[in-house]
Amino acid sequence: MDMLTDKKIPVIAVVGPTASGKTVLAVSLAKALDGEVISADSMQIYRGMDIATAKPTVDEMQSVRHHLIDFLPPTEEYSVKRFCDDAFAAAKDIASRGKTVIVAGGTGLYVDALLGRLSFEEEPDHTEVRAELQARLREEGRDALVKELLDADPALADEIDLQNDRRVLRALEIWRLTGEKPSVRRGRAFENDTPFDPLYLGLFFRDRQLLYDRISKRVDLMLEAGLVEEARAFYRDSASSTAVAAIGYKELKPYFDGQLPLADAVENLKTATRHYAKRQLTWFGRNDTLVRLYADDPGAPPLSERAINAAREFLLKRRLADA
RNA sequence: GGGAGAGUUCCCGAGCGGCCAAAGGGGGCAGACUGUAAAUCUGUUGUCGACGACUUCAGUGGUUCGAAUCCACUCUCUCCCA
Repeated sequence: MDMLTDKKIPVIAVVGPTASGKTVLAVSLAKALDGEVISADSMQIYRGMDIATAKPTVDEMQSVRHHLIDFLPPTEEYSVKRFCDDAFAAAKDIASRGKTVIVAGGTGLYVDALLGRLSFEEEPDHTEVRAELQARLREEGRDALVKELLDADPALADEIDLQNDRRVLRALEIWRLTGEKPSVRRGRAFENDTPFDPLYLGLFFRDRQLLYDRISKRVDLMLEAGLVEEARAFYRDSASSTAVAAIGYKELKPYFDGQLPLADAVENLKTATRHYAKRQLTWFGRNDTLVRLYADDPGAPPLSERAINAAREFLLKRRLADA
């Protein structure tokens, strides 16, 4: 990367659990800092999946330019690697026009991979090998794959969760695809020097229940907005393995199949969303460079004010350092 | 009014004399996370001064060395006949 010699691009990253108010905050920041938003969300990328993924409103999209939303049909697969490429291009474009880059989204892996934690080397297309391995997993069970994997690369036993089908599968996939030991290849993935200089702003809640209440309320609003119809339409067409994972459709499926009353399906949807939020909390919580902004700090100035101040200070420092 | 059955830990649900603080699932809580990540996986979940002790299986009282498990009565619920 020839960017190494250049100045790093400052990035304001807005992260946090689902329903915490990232979208609104990102728009406020963009307005205040003359910025544009890159969405780091593995589901908002898909066209037609609007209500379930809580995309920014038309107003929000019009007042501030958003990138990486609504640009793929649900039939298409997506991945961290693709996100990093797409987001990198968008960020360069934004910065080249003198605007502030704001990355906002709940897909922790995407955000972190983009802003510096991971790098991705070229590798052959995995679709065939993956399908083959998935079939073997079904037929022979995980133990067979684990054995093959450890025969090829014993060092991996300490590195990946051998109880996790996907991790085992992917490691074996790397081995088959590249002929290189997964442990060796993994080791290089952190030797990454990104062209970004991020300020992480994390949305948190002192009272977990408050977040959960917001989730419940938001799901109710989604229902009012026509989530059931959107889900029906989603199932009328085929979708990629990445798009079908979206929370909001699969929980309604048993209702469509006549196996569950709608009210129960909705409860399951809320529960799934809470679980997701908890995983995000865990993910972002371990980032020790992150500035925690509590949405429910009594007596504190409005969230947007605190965020804007922190971002301004950060950007000013970078400018002074560069000058 | 008569008959059949059921009440188990936050919820569902197994247990049917000792190996039961009680399977399993859900939920809660905590955690992991290297090309599927809104996915996937792990741990934990009665109380305590915790390699032991204490209180739990609707209630009360029994039988027994010993009960969530057996008996009696009481309460609640479901179903069937009236």
